[in-house]
Amino acid sequence: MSLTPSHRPALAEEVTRQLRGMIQSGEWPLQEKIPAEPELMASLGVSRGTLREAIKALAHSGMLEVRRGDGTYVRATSEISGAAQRMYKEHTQEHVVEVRVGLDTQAARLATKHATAEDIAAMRALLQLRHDAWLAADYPAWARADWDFHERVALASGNPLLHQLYVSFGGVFHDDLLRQQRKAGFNGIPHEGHDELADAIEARDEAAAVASVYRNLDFAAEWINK
Amino acid sequence: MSLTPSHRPALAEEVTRQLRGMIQSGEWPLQEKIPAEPELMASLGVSRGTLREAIKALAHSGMLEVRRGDGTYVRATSEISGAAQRMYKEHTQEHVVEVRVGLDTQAARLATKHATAEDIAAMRALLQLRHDAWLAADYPAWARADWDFHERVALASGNPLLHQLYVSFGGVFHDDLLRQQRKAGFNGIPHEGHDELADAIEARDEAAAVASVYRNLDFAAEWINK
DNA sequence: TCTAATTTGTACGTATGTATG
DNA sequence: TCATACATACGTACAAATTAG
Repeated sequence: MSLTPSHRPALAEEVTRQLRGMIQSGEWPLQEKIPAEPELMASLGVSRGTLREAIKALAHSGMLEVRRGDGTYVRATSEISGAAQRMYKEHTQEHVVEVRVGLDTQAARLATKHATAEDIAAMRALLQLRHDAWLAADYPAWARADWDFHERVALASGNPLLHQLYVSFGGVFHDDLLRQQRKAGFNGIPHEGHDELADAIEARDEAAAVASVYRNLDFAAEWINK
Repeated sequence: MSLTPSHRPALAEEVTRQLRGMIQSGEWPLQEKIPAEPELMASLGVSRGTLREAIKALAHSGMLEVRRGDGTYVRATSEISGAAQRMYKEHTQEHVVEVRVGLDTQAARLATKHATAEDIAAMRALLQLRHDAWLAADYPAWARADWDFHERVALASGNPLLHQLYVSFGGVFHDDLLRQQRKAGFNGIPHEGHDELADAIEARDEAAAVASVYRNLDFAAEWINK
């Protein structure tokens, strides 16, 4: 076992890279079926076993879903979302939200230090979208705008790792918001809470930003087990 | 394409689950070589293609490293730690610590609510270990006790996901603590700060616990870029 | 250089699930 | 309802490349 592996890239790994490129470049759009195995074998010039290993790797990471007897579909454009979805399944909603509170709080704190005027304008626009969607009873749009707002706060934190985590978790939290909305009596997290947070970030008030996050998510937590 | 997949679990996926179990249970220790393909084919009762697909999936997620002509080695005990190691390489220490502040804060908050007398006794014992190791100039033991303390707080939070994240990040943070210790003038994070946190948890004082975390990590952050 | 162990890549056959007419 | 086509799932067998000693 040498210390300098220098192992030339395995063929299956190279094929994985090519498939990932097809997805990320948009050549294979989301939710679409990719070409069948025989066709890919010919176009990539590899055997079936090699191709299947590459597909399995991407399927395990959540980018592809293989439906036996049907075909293989593009389910995500990034690999981290697979691990995020599995974590989400293996833990209770309550525990996942508790972790999110920690990240939300830190994103809010950092945003009070690093947010630009452009960041704040984008937040306000998303909150307006969120408000309009709720009034129009367009719940998918409401959930999307809600999450886009939180993701925008993470971006404004100036911490790319934090932002990457939010992007990765986006799918599961978006679905979760929709599920909560369907519960009887749920009237949406008050828009005042989100406005408070945007105000606090604009005012560079760290304590107010943190307090706002705690209030908003404590409200959300009440609905988890109902 | 139906909206309810309802596909029964694929065999390769089941094998992936079993391999993951071998690693997480510690049956295959970290950095060790796992049995060769023919042996696994016999013990798991599957063909080589199926086995290789499962191995490729775990290798792609970072838990296994396959070395051609040598063997396959365990590189991480969970998929999160594989992602964690990749994240650690791709981001600055400052940004990683900022994320850790968010998790530490939440762990401390939850610990004030859920910590048992046993938890608190364990924390005190680890702090004593940490103190003694520093006085004895045993820096590896000091770094281990320091991290064990934080991991114990996460365990006391009663949130298994949060604790899992700490275990996954353990390796990289432990190395990081040692690296900081070697810098000239570093005198260790004052033990008073950790005692404060333990006191706050025992007193169920959420605000004091959060404030203590902020003070401790602001101190640590000062040394990152030196 | 040689040998043994290991993973790698390929080819083919059969079974099984899914969609569609 | 049934039959057909298509796609993936799984297994076996063999040759090649790589590494450790």
